[in-house]
Amino acid sequence: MDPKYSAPRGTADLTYPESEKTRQLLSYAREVFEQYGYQLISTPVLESTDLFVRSIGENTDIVNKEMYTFEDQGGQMLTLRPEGTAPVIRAYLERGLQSRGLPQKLYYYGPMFRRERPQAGRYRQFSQAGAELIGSMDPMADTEIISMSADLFRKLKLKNYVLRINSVGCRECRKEYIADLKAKLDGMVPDLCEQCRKRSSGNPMRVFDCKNENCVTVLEDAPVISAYLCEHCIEHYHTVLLGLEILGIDYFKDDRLVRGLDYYTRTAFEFQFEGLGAQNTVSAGGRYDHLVEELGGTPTGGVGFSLGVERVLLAVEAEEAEPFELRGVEVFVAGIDIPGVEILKALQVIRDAGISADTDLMDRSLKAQMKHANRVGARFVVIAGGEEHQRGEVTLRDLEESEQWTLEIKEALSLIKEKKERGL
RNA sequence: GUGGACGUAGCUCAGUUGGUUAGAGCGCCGGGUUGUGGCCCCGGAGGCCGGGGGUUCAAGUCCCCUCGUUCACCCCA
Repeated sequence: MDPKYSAPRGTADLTYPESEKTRQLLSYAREVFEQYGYQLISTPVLESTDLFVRSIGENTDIVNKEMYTFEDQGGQMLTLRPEGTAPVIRAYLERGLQSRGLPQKLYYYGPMFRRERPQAGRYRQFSQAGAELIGSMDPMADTEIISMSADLFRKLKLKNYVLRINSVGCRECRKEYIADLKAKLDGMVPDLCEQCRKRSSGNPMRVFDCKNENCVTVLEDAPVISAYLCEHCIEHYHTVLLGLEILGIDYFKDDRLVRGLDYYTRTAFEFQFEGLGAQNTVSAGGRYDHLVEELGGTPTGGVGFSLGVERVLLAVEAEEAEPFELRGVEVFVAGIDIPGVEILKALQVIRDAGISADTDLMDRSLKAQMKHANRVGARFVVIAGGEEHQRGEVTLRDLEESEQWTLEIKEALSLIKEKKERGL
């Protein structure tokens, strides 16, 4: 098989049942967001390139090598959004949402794009659902943001995850830390991998992301941000953690957790799952107290997170959680020696009664129609035609229980409804 | 961008030291009941063996290139 056209690398076609699972996952996510009082915001898939350069950071991998950027016919530099926070903040500022009162609680979902080599749990086009809480400096806001992921995972019956959390400090306390870290790293240069040498000058905290065994060992001696946190940051962090404890959310304090985007301050967190392969972070986020300002607004704090839809689905698969309901049509109408218009009428009556109905459009034998009904997952078959039709009746067959009745269609409908209601 | 693995029917895969018309299971279509599914039986459709080049009397099988998939690194959801 060699199709003429294929989907671009790292993109996918979602077909049933994955398409349906995705839809249900998003509906669970929406439930959670709305329970917390968040409102949907929808922003363009395209943004001007410098929005991302400015917010994510010039020397991050996302900006350096992963963005789908192009110049349009009018000479504008545009980028397919690689993440969701910056666009939401841009919209917040552009639409003057602060005038509706603070905090603004917004959620979003949709496709994101990063040009990386695909692997398990990583695609060039992927979906994220996320939320932003803009305007609050309260540690309870951080806790709330974290708690939404935990709630969603509970709805999805997921258990095998760990919440890793850290405080990366504010501008003030980070200053001193970075200076010390840099000094320490300079002394370690011969022992570090090439990548870490680069990082130590550009973005020193990211050395803690290194998986190189040697670096990990050497870095055990490196200073850690927690020792440098200022009073305010410590108090904030403790209050966030206290909130998690009160909500019964287990966490693991990880001194070395660093996020890849430059805009994070104070709280940073990740939910990691088992059994997903190398890409095991399913949901992540943190506080960004300078981002609004950075993008041209007045100083305004914020917290947010986003979760990878495909990764959540992988986790559901790995845990065999089965939180989704996959069902077919309720009634299949099979016809024998009966004009198509009669079938149409029957279908309409059934559908008007609020019951989903399908029929054979392939001119098949009754046997083949029954087989098809079974395959599409129909619980009931209404057989229309033949002698019953002369008497104004149909045969209703319950495929699950293998019993059938001959009766008027109205009676058939009430029988179906009755069985549905009683959960039979 | 780097490295490994793999590319044979819609799907999962067999194809012996290269040897004549390329197979199985599942799925699909039809039949076994001139009006009845799921199990069983029978039949059928469906493959330029990813593409190109080379070695050979002979290539799905060996070599090279290329495209694609996949896993991992980097990084991230």
